[in-house]
Amino acid sequence: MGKHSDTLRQMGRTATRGREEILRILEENPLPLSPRDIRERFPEPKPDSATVYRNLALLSSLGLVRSVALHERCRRYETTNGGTHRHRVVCRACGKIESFSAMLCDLSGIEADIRRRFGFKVTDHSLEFFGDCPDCRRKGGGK
Amino acid sequence: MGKHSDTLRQMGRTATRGREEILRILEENPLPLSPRDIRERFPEPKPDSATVYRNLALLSSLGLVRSVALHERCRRYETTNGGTHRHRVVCRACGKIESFSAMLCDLSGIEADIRRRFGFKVTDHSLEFFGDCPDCRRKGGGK
DNA sequence: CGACCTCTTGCAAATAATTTGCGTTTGCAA
DNA sequence: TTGCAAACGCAAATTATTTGCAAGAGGTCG
Repeated sequence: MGKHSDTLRQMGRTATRGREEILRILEENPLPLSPRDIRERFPEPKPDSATVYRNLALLSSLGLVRSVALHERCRRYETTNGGTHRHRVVCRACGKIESFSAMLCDLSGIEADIRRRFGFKVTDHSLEFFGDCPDCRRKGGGK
Repeated sequence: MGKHSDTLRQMGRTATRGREEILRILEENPLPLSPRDIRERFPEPKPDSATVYRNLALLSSLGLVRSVALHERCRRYETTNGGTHRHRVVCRACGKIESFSAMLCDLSGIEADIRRRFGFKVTDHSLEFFGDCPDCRRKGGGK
């Protein structure tokens, strides 16, 4: 009967253990997780991974979670947490990910331009940064 | 002996048909292509897909191509074309992709902030927009 | 509370993307 | 041209993701 069950029921969906756990796990994690990561963090008994995928697809279509693309082999997911919007910095060398909230990203000008030029109504965007983290820069001899 | 062979040799790598074709194919295409798309566009005889993957990895490590993450099941690639930097708009409904060059994206402020807060030296970023294209908006009844 | 119907799940198998081992071929420098 | 390291093709192994189906859980109504 947690807040997640309520949210799900209000959206006309069945509240199940799997869905609640996914939302809880993603909320507790500052970094986006892969389906595999999510399953690993489930308390026993762990659900089948097909279930994790199906639930991620559902939660995603409800707008409760979203996928984050970090140019890896697999997708990662994070909660939308009511619209708070985050970005990442990924280290090219070691893969470390930092996450920060996007107070600064004002892309409304670009979005308006896209509307004008292509007729696309932009509803969301994805912005990730890649570079070298302090540790790798020190070791790697980079400046 | 094309310009691509030269580029590759100057970087100390063997110039092979596979690599030259990939660069040519990507240059001719305004939209980022998946490894499969790339292979399909090869003139006969088509290379094995393992070769395509290996070459994309190599070209990518040389900075001649880069991967673009559009939240799909597979990666896509584009040429870096000497630093020109592009962004996309992807339609949530039909998957149509528009590409535009990034005259407007000034993220240097954010990048400086990242440097200050996390110590990451940002070398690149990835910015994609998602929304509804004109056709889908018309059909879908959205406004 | 129990019947009942629907939506979910587990399981197994099918797809699909990507990677790897290995013997053969090719690019290219001497 | 010759020789060798770097690429390639091919086949098989991994890994990610999806799907079909029968059994099980969630929610509603009497």
